Amino acid sequence: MPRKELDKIYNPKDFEGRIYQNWEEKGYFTPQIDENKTPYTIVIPPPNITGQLHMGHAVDNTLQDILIRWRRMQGYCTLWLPGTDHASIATEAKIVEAMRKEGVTKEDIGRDGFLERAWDWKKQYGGRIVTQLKKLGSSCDWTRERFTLDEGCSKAVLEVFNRLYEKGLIYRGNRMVNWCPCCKTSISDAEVEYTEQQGNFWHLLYPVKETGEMLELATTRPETMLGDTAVAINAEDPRYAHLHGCHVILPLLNKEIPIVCDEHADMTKGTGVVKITPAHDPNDYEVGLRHNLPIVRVFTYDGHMTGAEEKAAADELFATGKAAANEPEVLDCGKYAGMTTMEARKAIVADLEAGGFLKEIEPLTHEVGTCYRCHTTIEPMVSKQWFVSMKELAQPAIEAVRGGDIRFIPERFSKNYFHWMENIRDWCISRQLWWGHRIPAFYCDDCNETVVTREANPVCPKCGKPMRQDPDTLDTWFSSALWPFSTLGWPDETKDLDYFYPTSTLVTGYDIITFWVSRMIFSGLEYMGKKPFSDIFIHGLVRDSQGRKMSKSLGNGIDPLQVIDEYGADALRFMLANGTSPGNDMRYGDDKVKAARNFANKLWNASRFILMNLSDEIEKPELPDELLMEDMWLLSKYNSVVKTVNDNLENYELGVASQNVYDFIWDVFCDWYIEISKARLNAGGQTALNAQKVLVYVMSGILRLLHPFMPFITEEIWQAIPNDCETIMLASFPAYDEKLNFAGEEAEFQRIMDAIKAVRNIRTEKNVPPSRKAHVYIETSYGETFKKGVAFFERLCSASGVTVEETVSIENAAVGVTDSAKIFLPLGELIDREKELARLHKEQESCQKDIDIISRKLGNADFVAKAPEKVVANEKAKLSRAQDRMQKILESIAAMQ
RNA sequence: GUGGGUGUAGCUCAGCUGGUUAGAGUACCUGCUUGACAUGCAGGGGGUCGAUGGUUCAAGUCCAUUCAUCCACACCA
Repeated sequence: MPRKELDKIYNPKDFEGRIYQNWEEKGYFTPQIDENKTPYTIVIPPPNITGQLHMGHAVDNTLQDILIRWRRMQGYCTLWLPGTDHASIATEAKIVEAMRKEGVTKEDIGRDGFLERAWDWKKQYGGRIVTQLKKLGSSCDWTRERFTLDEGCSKAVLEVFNRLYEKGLIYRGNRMVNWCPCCKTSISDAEVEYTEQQGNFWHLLYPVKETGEMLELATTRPETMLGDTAVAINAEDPRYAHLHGCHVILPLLNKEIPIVCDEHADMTKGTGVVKITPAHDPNDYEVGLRHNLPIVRVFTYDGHMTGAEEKAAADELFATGKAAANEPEVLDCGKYAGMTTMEARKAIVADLEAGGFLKEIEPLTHEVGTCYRCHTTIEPMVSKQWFVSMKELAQPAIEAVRGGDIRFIPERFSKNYFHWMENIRDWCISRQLWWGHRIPAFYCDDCNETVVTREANPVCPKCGKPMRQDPDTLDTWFSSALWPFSTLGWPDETKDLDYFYPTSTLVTGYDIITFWVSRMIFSGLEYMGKKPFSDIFIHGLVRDSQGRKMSKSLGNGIDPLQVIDEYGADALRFMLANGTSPGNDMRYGDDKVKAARNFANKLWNASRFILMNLSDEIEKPELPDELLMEDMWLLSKYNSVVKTVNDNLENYELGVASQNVYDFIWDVFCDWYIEISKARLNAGGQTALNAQKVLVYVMSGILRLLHPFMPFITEEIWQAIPNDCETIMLASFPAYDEKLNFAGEEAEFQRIMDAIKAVRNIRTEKNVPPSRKAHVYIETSYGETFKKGVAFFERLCSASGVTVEETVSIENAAVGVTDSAKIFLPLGELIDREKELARLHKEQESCQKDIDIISRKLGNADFVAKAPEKVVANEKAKLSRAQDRMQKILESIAAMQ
């Protein structure tokens, strides 16, 4: 098979695109279902079709790809199922914005026209993020790509809605919801973000009808006062005991409203008096229910004060008996009608002041709920919406995590999860949007009948008339919650579903646990009867180099595509995986990518070196029959790194695993083995051939170890060196092999390394340039070991020759001491007897310190008695080595005097 | 208010269930154009592991207290 040549310069742009295309064309990403294999499945957290690849996607998908590639190479039948999310609210907002620029509104073009535009938009931009994911190297099975609004997913949504409704777990009713006046839709509790804002406490005075006194109370939202239907005090409050059963006259409206006693009024806060606006405050709503207070709405759904028109519409409902439970009345706000809530606030405060009802204004900062999409302040509103009853669904979902059937990595995130699930409130799932799954509920305008059905055009079961479908759509997360099984074919019983479900690992950021993870868990358990995944691997955020969140408003976002363009996808991926720990945030730094690129370059050049010295006889990676000490040292080291890497990947310690590979490649393989192999390669013959075989064998292993992290460069090199598989993607991932365990040779070679380092030390200290060679005399009882390493000294520390003896006596030489040898470096005029002695004394001192520390430990009876044998034995071995060294130091000193 | 994270070399961060004299990258200093690589090689300086106390033969690692910083959830009339 003709091998590829490697360019002199590592230039990822030359091959990353080509390699990806080839992988995809060959179908390597698509698993062949095999009952004899174990499946390993990841479903992608579907990116929004509105999205562009950002660093958050880059980490998320890099981590998934590492896991998938590793498992695929291990022989699992792996499926990484990709897809995108329709992102109802975000997409609709973008399209509305684009239309606004053309001067068109939703109402102008109607529902069908709007949806047509939306699908066009999806067609145009929906594929963008997919292309970008490919640049990253994501080995997704694109033949199974899904979309949350495609036919299959829609079928799943329809099925789930019907089942829950039939079970009584979905209901419709007037409830307090979070209303976004900008998006003009309700949103769920999870979608509210709290931000700190400057505001005021307006201290108002309400006159008491019975006593004529003024009751002081404070509010942050004076414009809601028109909707007040009571004032609450605490029953225990002595200040107001005389007011039980009394009334206040609501200023401006001159309306009599009761004073009620309720636990919500906190005696310790402010004056202990609270105004109650059931239609526009969640707490007040509860108070209202407890005391059966009227609910009076004063805001329109687009952020204005209500007027005669709105009032008439509401009155009509009551008049025709169509008002549901808790249907709010509507106030005609008169002179305030039509104002925005902010305008009304100003006008109302002015009028209150004029009437003597305003006592004071106290500035304060407080947390205000905002919409997580558009950051508009949320207006709590009583509104008729669809809800999922959560308590019953949450219970098994809590159990699954508590019992360990599903686990969070790191484990601490389960606490967030429990907290959320245990305090969960019903989920508001209807959205006043058009882009999304339309709610399969139908109403009969004639007889007020409601039907939830799988049919598209039902007729009223009561009067046989055609029905009107609910205009609302479902929360985006409703379909995301079904993602792990809707994408595999559910509700149909498909082979994929049977084989790949439950999925193995979910990889996602901690910011999305409540939105998505928790909902997938209860959904999987409820509809599939099986958990959606076993492991939840949580990662942190990528921040900028100063530790700030990357955001559009700050303009500090780093575009992953630009990074890929400059340094290559491998460098970006490695940077994102290396030096991170699960669940923790990380900082992006250009220097980090550069370091990763340099590492790729190192590997590139090591491969070029091997190729330059490769004979045609070597057809595939295979060890020679005869191994030398240094070969065994390398293989033994390699074998242990294989084990650590696998262990760390198993534990989701991807950062540590990548570091393991990095260290081995750079330090062990390149800096030591390749250097020492040069002598043999130059010598030619059998020994050179054997060295080549070891180089190729270990290189082949290294590439496979690194492939999950750096898929492109490893494939490019794989195609250039002798290999045993048409693609590295499908080659076997290295596994620990007892036969490669050479502890003895590892220790032997370590002695030589120590000696070489000692020589290098002396030479640097004396500023001897490499061009000035010196003979190295080694006094050691490990003669055999050192004789095998003679050539290494010449290559690695500028030795002109090496003499190995049991005893050496050289005048005028620098002396270095290791555990196993004394090294003499006769450097003629550079040697100053006094300085040499001083250096030896310094070594003696530090060696003595070691001995003292260890002796103290071993002299401690408790230590010897209580510490594990292994630890004690280790200390003893250390002591004996230090003592050997000390003896050699003392001998050397004596010899000099 | 409740829960959680982080605090280790100038900077960015590793350090798993406690067990060598605490590591890496980067920055810094010194010296190297020996044909894989200057995106490199060799050598070096630099940390009382936020503070205090405790458990233990042994603490960066476990416990308590405390300081700093960040986050989540809740509340704020």
